[in-house]
Amino acid sequence: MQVEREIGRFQNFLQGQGLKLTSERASLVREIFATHYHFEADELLFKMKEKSVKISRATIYRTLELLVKSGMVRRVHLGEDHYHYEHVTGNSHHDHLICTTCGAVIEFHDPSLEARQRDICERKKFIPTFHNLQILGICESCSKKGELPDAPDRVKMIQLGALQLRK
Amino acid sequence: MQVEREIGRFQNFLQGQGLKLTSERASLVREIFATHYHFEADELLFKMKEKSVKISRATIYRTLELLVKSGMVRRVHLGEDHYHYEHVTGNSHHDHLICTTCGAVIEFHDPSLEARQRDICERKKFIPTFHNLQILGICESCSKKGELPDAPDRVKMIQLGALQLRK
DNA sequence: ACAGCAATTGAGACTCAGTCTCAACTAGGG
DNA sequence: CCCTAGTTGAGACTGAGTCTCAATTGCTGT
Repeated sequence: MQVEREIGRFQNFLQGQGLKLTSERASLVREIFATHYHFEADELLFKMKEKSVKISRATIYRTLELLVKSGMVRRVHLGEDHYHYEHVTGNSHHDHLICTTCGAVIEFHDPSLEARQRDICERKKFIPTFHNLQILGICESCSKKGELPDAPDRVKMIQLGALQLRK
Repeated sequence: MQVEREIGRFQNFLQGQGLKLTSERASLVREIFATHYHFEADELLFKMKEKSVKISRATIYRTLELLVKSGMVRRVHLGEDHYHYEHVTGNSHHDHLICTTCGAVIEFHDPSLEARQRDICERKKFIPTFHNLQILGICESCSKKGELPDAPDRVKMIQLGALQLRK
């Protein structure tokens, strides 16, 4: 199964750093790669609790950090004031169109856009290591419905009822 | 003086909304347009305290929100986990190169990049209202010094000693 | 100048994401 | 199977930002 391969990849990375693959780390990788594409840290905490896998918030954040370092997970801004994460399966870099009305996230990858960015950096003698482009707006189905955003630069807060987690 | 004109612009906006220009709002606009180009909300709180202009955090956030609505100030992500703001003088949209080593912010504007983005949106039938592009990396002077970033996707935390504000 | 009232303010409680600490608990090499 | 470095969870803590509410202030009409 795919997911087990990802666990192996993570273990390799950990071993290279003198770190250990624990059951908590393995179940997080399993969760992340089994379903979620984009997710938030607290969402993960919630899902794990749902499945009664005991794991603390601290461990989730710590593991996420390791996964980011290993390159298997990427941290992205999605037009909100906290981080989102996405797992990296192939190696396809991409950016996001985000609907400020329904929260939909549409991915795209455009090589000529990337090339242009490299040009700009070159002109400014800037060595790029990472970039992040979000285009906020209204997706096709919302615009058909005539929905309007609350604010052009913030995603409307409909969102999951995954609140009251801590306790 | 330039700044007074900005205060006038803000007042127009406020009146149009049935809102009032108070002394607090005026001094914030004065502060923002006199010096800062990019700034954080708490930095503003600090500067005002320094000048012994009495103004609460709540008012700062509220005014910032109004300024954003009026289009005179823009909220931007600068590769950190909280917002930054920048004032808008002309109407020049631009994006940012951010040095993850020294925190320098270099602005650029590239019409063909923007055009390309519009193309992409069109293809996806997405109506863009806003976008945000940050390219993180190493600026010329840091790369000359051979500085390396802590992480490619986060700005190093050297930053102002403007801490212990709250009491 | 003045009353009336909606808009505004500040203090501080609160929220929420994320970090830190530390004692108790593994994993796994020798 | 022992030892130890690495790991974990509970919960305290932080920092940015929001909310509430009583007290205050700036217009509008008089």
